[in-house]
Amino acid sequence: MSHTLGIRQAQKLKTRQALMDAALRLLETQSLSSVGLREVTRAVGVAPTAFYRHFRDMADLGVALVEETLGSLHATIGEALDEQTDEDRIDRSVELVAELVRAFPAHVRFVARERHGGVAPVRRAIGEQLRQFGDEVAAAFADQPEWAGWSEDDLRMVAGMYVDHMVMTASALLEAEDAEGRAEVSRLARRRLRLISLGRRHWLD
Amino acid sequence: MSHTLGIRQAQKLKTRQALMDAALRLLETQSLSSVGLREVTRAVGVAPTAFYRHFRDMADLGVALVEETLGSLHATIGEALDEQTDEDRIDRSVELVAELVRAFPAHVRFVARERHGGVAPVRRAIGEQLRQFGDEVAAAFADQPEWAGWSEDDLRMVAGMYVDHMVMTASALLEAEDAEGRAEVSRLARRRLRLISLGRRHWLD
DNA sequence: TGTACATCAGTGAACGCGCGTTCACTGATGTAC
DNA sequence: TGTACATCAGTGAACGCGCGTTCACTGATGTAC
Repeated sequence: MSHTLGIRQAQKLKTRQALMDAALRLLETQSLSSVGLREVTRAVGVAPTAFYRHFRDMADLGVALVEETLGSLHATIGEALDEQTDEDRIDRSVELVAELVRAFPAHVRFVARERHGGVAPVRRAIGEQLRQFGDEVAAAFADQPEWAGWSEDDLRMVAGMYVDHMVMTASALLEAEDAEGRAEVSRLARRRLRLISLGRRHWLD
Repeated sequence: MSHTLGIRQAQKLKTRQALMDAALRLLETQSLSSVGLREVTRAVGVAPTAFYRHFRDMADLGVALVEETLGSLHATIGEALDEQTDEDRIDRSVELVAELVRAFPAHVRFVARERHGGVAPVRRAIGEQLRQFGDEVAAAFADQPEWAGWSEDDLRMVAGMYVDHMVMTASALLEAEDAEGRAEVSRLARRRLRLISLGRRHWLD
């Protein structure tokens, strides 16, 4: 017996997703605090009041967008860290970020914009996700022999640097004007990570 | 013969500054794109139409705020770089950022928020200032013997890392809840800079 | 110093507009028997 | 399978409100002589 959603529930989810997609499109050129509920429902083609069947307000929708953008990324992170050498880990990480930006530019732009934006619940949701990424990277490091002798605190510091650099890279990739610009950003990101990698290899000297 | 501003021009400047100050206060809890011109003039106590004597629109006022926040910082940067050892440069830089955040929290929050915000002219103005900071740091490095043998490109990369880390530190200081939290952020920032410093010392190995 | 005119920062009324939210509703879908 | 009732996603009218912008204005300040 397969678990099929009822017609009603399926339709509701479809409308909800349409609202989120429409908001995301509007958010490419504005920030969340200036996008209106009526603007979103108009773009979808439903009555303004339908909005309330799905979200309490725009901040609520924003938090859902954060989850949609970053929630599925936790698995992806482990992938990059599985590589065997620093060089490979760096290349793979930057590739993953570039791929993410290529596939979901509007999602990434939204997160970059609202990370320090004017809507507190959304800011908090993004901060929480990034903090969790940091934890996951630190935990992955802790299992590897090359990090033997590192304090928990120092591990977390370096993990945080990696996460922050990935976010910066994503944001820089969005700002790049063309394919050439994006290649340059990727190249720069790899060199920065290489410098960090050099530093951490001499950290315990 | 001292150059005194006429009464009229002095009063105009005073109103202009009052508008900028009021906007800054409103911007602590919202982003620029959601602060209205009427809201700002109401806070100052002038008619909404007076706004147009000073700024074309809120984006125009935002650009003026960017200049006010970052324009005077170019001199300060050189100061930190004048220190003789890496350790001293790191301590001095982090102190300067902490002092900036302490003295002008609203200005710093505004720049952090609008750096990737929804108002394009303001975003561009901030990006331009940060790019210039990077240039200045790179130029200061180029004069010092310890950077002998570095390519222009690599100098710019490291300079950019320093600038980005300073911006991240400022933003993290704002998010810290109390004096203890801020001390922890400063400590973390110094360790990160030390790691970068370690990396750059082995870059040419 | 005094006078006559020009400038222009700030005013206040008026405008049309889109906003978020409320409410009672409709009609397709779901459920119990 | 058929019927009778319950649920609830989406509707559409209505509301009060604050917005950005226009316009002709006022009166203090500035300037020319």
